[in-house]
Amino acid sequence: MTIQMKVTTDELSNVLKLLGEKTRLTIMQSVYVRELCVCELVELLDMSQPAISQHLRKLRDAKLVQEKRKGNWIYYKVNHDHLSYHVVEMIINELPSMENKLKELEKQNLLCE
Amino acid sequence: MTIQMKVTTDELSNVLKLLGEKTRLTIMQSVYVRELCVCELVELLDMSQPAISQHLRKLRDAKLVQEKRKGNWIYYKVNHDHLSYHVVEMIINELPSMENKLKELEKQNLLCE
DNA sequence: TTATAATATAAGCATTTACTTATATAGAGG
DNA sequence: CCTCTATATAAGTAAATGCTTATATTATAA
Repeated sequence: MTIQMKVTTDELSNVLKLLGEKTRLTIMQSVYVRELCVCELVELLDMSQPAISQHLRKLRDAKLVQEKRKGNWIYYKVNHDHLSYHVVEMIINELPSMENKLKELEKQNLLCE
Repeated sequence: MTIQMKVTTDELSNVLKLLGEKTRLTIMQSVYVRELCVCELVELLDMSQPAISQHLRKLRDAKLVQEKRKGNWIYYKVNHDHLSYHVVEMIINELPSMENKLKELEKQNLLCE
């Protein structure tokens, strides 16, 4: 049984503000399924690299995602240890899974490793 | 057993954007506990009447709240029939309940009926 | 060392946002 | 009808936001 921690309205509204933007919500959906590097997200979302990087910075600052460098690539994944992780997870599970789109990317050889 | 409807990323991010603002999230928390008129929300949140009305309009446009006129007063409550109601409910339940603050208002005779 | 590739950051800009103040609207009651 | 009260709306504004283009950083590889 997990402890039901109450969070402040400030903290939660900040998380929701980050998720309340279509691009960032899609990023979260994507890195929930598997870790992805920036250029993969650029392909997947069809947006410019700086735009993606700037969204990732906000998500990283809020500790909603974790980064890990592998050579030239920096991989991002959902941070399961976030205080509001189960809210985030619940929200992502409202949406259709990104798995199919990620398999598409793989088929087109657009994944980096 | 309720049917698990998937929602679009657009729809959900719009809902989260509305909840991702502290004042609006607090309004939702409040009208989740009991229906409240505008002037009660003005007291409770200690904000100007137009500011509250403008937030309510956004919540109403998104059908997150329902309004009901009673004489001069217009009461607002959470709309339980919203497509994403169970997400909204789950989010609100992350937060400490507003019941105590509402009882405070009552004690100070600041409720309208 | 130099060149290359992936990513981050900076600066600029158009749009959106959340408030303010002022005014309009709508119903209740004389 | 007129007045009062609650609420809504309009207009204006400062700050925040999400992009763009240009440049900096960091690691790999030659």
